[in-house]
Amino acid sequence: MPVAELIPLRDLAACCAPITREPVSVTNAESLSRSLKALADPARLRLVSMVAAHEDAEACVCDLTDPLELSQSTVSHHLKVLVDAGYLMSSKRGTWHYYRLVPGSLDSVAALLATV
Amino acid sequence: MPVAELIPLRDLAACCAPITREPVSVTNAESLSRSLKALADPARLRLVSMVAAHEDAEACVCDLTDPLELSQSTVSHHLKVLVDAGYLMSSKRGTWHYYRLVPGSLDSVAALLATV
DNA sequence: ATTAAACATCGATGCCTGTCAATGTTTATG
DNA sequence: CATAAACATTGACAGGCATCGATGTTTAAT
Repeated sequence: MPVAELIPLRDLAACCAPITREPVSVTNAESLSRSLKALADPARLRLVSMVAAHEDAEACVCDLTDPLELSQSTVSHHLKVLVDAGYLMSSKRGTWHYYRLVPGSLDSVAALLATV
Repeated sequence: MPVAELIPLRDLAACCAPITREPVSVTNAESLSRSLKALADPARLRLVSMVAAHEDAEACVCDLTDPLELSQSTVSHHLKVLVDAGYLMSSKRGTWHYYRLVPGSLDSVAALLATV
């Protein structure tokens, strides 16, 4: 179910006019819907929030599994969706995989919705 | 599949702290995800956009079915989802059902995402 | 080299959801 | 009243997706 070929959030924000001035194009609607879909899940919203709220604004999978009350494989899956969608980035140090917010990614999506 | 018991978007915006300051609560994550899910569909994004961009900022189902290239029942379904989620409101004049944007609804969701 | 820990990936499963055709409902009109 | 137009609702179906257990992979430590 890997989220595929997403337009970078920044480009998405740059290319389309305010949504309510003229009808959004089919392709832009599809891109934006993919970006929103990646965020439209309780577990993933909590993950983004938990990562951002965590010490040093980064967290490894083991920090997130217990509070989320989901299996490790499920958490890994959600993190992958968020990375593919451009909301999170990951880095490896030793055995640990650290995740952090991509700066401005949330604002980009928000900007697309707020411009009425 | 009716989107059920949604917290009004305005209240939702008022009740929860910026998503990155402290982890969002489970219930708030569920509410926000329902609001986002309602928007995370190409057809529904186009509907919102088409309604807002339409003359007098309102449109009836017959205005929307052809451009969307979806069946009338499918369009009705999507409109219901958007109304239930608080993005659109409908009014009846004669045989026609007119839909318009709920003012500020998009901004409310955007505000929830932008507060990083 | 073994073992263990931290994740990722895979396969399976059950629910969710977008779509349509068919039908029901309401309103206007002849 | 009968008919037609505009929508809503229903039932069915297929594809999508969240979830899990099991297994694979990489790294560190003994």
